[in-house]
Amino acid sequence: MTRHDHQLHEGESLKSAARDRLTRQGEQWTDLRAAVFDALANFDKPASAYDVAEAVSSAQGRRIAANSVYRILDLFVTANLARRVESANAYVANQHPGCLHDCIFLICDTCGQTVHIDNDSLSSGVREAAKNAGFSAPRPVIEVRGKCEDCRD
Amino acid sequence: MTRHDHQLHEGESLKSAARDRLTRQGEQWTDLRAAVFDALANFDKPASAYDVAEAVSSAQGRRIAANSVYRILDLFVTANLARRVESANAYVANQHPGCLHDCIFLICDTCGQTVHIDNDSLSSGVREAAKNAGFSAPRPVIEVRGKCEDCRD
DNA sequence: GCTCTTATGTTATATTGTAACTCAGACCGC
DNA sequence: GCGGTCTGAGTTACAATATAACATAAGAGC
Repeated sequence: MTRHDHQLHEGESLKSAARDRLTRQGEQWTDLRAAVFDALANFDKPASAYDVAEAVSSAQGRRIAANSVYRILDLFVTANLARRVESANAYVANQHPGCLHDCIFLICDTCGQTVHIDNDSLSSGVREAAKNAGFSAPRPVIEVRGKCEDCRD
Repeated sequence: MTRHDHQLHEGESLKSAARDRLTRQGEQWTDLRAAVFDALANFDKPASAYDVAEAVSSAQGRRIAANSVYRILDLFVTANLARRVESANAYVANQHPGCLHDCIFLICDTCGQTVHIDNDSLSSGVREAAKNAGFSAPRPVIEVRGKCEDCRD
């Protein structure tokens, strides 16, 4: 696994890094977007758009439709503030927005806990293989389903 | 990309290889299962369970519920007769049942066409990385979204 | 044939994801 | 200020994907 020499944010620090990143792209950091990011970052495992909608609704004391959450999550994924975990139909906050990594998710089939690793040699190998097959602008999706240490017998 | 020295089946040959494989595992090769496998193998791109249900329904001249199709597709995936493409919520027939490969799907975001490659060194690298992170019994999901040769500008 | 098990049918419902249209506020030019 | 335009968000409706619970049918083994 590749070392990480960049900043790994959390809490307020992560939030402001996310805000910076988004505004730097010419997008607005609205109350709702902040609330969605907050909610997402506070989950300790990948959350579905509906989970996020529920969390935001209760944090805001009013009903936020899944619809709005989807729009914002899509924006976040595009802006690299969040990632979609394809094999779980769920989203996670990116712990280091502003840093472009292909990342690898390890998802526990039992408890749903997900850890995220970066391994540039693996992901570039996958990109390379796609390129050799004639694929351009590839977005690697590398996820591994298994059992985490805690859920092993 | 790794060479393939094993049999690559198609048409009737594929069908009988699938039947062999399934029966060898003590499962029955029923009419409906054969019809589902046929339908799946005849799609030229990943098909959703509902697509398959529709194809089977029209082939059989009676309504087959998605439900039944899901059950059979799950069985096929377990038995290695088919694969699930996670990032597309879809399934493809395995062209060489009986041969256990982690495989890599390249999915064109424009036309949906999917090609499947095997690269044991990449996939075992991914397995290895998961193992190092404490994950056991890992099932790698390696998919790449991009644009195929035909859909490139 | 009878029984036990497995496969399928049926219905209902949960979960995930989009579409279409409206409304509100910010910003801009006049 | 006034009217136009743009972006974000609200609202409603619906489409697509997936599972659950229970009833019935079909096969395998005796």
